[in-house]
Amino acid sequence: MNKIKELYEELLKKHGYQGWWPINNSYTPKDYSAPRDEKERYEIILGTILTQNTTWGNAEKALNSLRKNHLVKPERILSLNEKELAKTIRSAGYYNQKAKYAKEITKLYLELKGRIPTRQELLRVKGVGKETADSILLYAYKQPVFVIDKYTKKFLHREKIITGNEKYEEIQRIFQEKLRKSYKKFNEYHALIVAEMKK
DNA sequence: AGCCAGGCTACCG
DNA sequence: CGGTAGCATGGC
Repeated sequence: MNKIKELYEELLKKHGYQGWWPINNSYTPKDYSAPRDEKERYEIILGTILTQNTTWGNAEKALNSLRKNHLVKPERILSLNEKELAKTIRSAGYYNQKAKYAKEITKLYLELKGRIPTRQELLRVKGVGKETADSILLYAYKQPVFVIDKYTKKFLHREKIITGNEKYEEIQRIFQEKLRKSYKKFNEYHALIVAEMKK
């Protein structure tokens, strides 16, 4: 028996399809086409920075503020002065750090010229740790990488699958070995865990 | 009034 | 290597 698969079915039955990643304030359950273009891809990347240790609601306000000022474009983010950028994303919290981080990841994004980044390249960017790197790979580039966050650890601990001392990659391996390597599945599963643990 | 959110860096022992 | 202070807004 595969407990990981069973739990997925259980969560899906309980919460339904979640429709991550939200684009333009809307979730699209059972539709994994986002990002449809580079504009949406870049919006997701900014979103992964903005939502660090913050509720999506707060990150979304910051994203709306960027959108209102027509700043969801790499060139605009880079040319904007850091203080102004920080002010614009204020509601996401940690706005000074996140303004720096947004510029850093934007530089890499432009250097890529459309190419998919490696995990190592992402991790070299200041402000991008393991979870953010994997979120970018999964949600912005549709790569079959399982994202491990606080909720995931709590969830696995609750289900007695981990003790709590396992390291990030160790936990990641549990999912990646027991599930078909599918970005849609990894996308949905992670979103379902968040839905389950949020309350 | 506190606690916690879809973390990461820097620095400590 | 592991552990922790600092970063900050907003909802409950």
